Amino acid sequence: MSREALTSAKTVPVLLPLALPAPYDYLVPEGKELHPGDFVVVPLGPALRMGVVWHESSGKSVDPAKLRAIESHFDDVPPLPEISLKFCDWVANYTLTPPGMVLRMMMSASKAFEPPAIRFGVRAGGPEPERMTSARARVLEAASSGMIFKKSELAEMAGVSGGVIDGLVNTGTLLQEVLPDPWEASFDLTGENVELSDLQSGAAKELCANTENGFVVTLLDGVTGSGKTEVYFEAIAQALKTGGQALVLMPEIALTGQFIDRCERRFGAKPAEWHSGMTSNMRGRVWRAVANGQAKFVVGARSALFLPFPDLRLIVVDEEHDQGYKQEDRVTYQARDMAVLRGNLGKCPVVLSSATPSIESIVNVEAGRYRHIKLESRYAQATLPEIEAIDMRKSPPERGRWLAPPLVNAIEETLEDGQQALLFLNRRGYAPLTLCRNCGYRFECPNCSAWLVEHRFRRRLECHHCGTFLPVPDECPQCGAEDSLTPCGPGVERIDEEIAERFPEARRIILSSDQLTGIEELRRTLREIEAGEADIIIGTQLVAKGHHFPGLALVGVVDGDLGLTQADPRAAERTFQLLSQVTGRAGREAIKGKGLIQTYMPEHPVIQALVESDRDAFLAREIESRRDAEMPPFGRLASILVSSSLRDRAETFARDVARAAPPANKIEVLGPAEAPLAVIRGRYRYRLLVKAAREADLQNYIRLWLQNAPKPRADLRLVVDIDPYSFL
DNA sequence: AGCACGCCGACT
DNA sequence: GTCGGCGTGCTC
Repeated sequence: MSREALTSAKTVPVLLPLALPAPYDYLVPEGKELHPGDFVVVPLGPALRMGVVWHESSGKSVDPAKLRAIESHFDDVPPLPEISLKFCDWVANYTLTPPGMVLRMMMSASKAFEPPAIRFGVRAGGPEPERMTSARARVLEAASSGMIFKKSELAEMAGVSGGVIDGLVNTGTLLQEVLPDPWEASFDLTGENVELSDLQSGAAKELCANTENGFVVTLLDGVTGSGKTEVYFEAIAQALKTGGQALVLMPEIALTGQFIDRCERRFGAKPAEWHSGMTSNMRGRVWRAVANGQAKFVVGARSALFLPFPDLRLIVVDEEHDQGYKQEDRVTYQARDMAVLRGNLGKCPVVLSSATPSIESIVNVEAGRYRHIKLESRYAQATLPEIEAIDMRKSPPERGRWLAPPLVNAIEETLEDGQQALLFLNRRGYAPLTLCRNCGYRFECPNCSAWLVEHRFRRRLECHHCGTFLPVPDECPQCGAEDSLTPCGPGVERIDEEIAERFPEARRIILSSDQLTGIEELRRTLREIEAGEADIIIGTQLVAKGHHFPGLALVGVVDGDLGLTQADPRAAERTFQLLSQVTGRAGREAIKGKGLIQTYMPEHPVIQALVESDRDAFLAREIESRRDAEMPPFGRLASILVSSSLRDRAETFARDVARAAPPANKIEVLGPAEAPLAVIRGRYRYRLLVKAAREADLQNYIRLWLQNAPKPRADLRLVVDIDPYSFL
């Protein structure tokens, strides 16, 4: 191409899903029309890569000699909507990550860019097989509705193996047909089979009012069982009626299963599901269906927020206070906050739902930024559990035991009444520490500054931070003494052991991520519990969240103080939320529930608030102390974590970075200090904390600072976390 | 995020 | 003499 042609040729910015600071410019081939959002393939160095035509260029001019031409255009994939482009830029700016990394999240469904595979299902319709067996009869019975089923689904419904289905396909009895995707079914939006209490329908009316045209955030606040879900279902119905899309975010993928069933009962069809546990094929299909507007209703984990919705008209953030919304790896973001931002950009209403709202959301209500809808009473006269603290100083457990007599008695009574009890301990494994009685040796992780946790179930000592493990040894590795190793403190497995000794007749289930291989098994276990196939459930925080256990009458918190001892600005808030949630599991559907919390500090404000069911007093107190300390949401925080395989190198670099911090009004830099978990995976960690006034431009300050600070090279790493939630 | 370039240690 | 380890820098 001549020089003139080059300078006059048209270029467009293209953002690539890489850690580049800005989009690159590419030449548009003669006669080609490209628009922002179009997916294109461009040459980059030696390779071809997919990128997106961006809506604004980097502003920096490049040497025209460097320009290369766009290779091709994916015209069978819907372009990324304008709002997604803006959202990408906004999130990148807010979180101080390269925009390409945010784009990468938005494109994280590589199968969406390949032609979708056709999926086949089976339908009854052919002639009966010559040889009829009982298994075959069950299949035909299960398939009698004439609907198209997934082979595996039909096999499970009929209780047969896949082979039986294939056999019936061979005989021509079952016909193979293209399997429709869930979003091809239509939703029942008439609301005919919906029954709401007066309180609920009032709340639903209020929620749906003034949301037709625009951005408004509503905190939907009501105790467990007050029927928040039914209320926001009405807002979803409204959004779907207008032909738009609706998104419900859940803090954890384990929760989506039960929730999707519930959606199906309400709307007569399943929403599309989105989370990291799905197959890449399914992710591709959902991504496409969202992009072309076919999927109207999506339920997903935090990453669903980055799907390319062309017409999103409602976002619901369920359990908005949950820590699961904070992503800590790669791009660090708070999905609840980004949902509010997405709502603002897309001019659509956002509903934050919780029984124990975050301090942030409550403060936003008080400041008039969010609307507040409070559902006061429990649906259908179900009563809130009565909560008591067990003072472990006054009624301690026997030696070598962890459950205090009042809790043991309560469990006994519950079992006698034929009801379920739940014991909650947020600690996996058997014992958090193993030591030698003879020489005092403690088993520590060789790569992390943490103890090894004994997992008796798997017969090994494990590090919960890096995953290393070793078999439980017979003798002390330091002094060689035999039978001297002693487990210290309880984990859920040890509580299970105690329960087995005390109540040998009771059927027990441990609910902890160690016992489960995947979300399918978790869902099955939850269904077993629901069906009353267990008397005592012993669980980690998996049990605290959103599961409906209809037969549960007693919740015992084994260690109520566990979360309170951490040096974390949100420790009190978090503990209050977790313990309210888990005790709130007790007593639904006409069973009077009871919560017992074992504690060494029954006078602590968090425990007091729980016992007196006085959430508002706790919130008021907590908000006041945050205000005094200028902690979030009254001030802003950012954390800068420096790490290296060498302690001195990490420390020196952290100091050098700190020294480069420019002075600024209303922004101070604290540290560096050694992180509470000083070593993880063999890397030494130092933390700087940036504390800013609410009105200060925290991101810009850090951007300028790091531009002029020494750069992390060799094995040094520097990670910025805006609005951090973890301080380990 | 890839990938090539380049500079230092142990092999044929 | 070269093979290959990883630290550094570039990609429109």
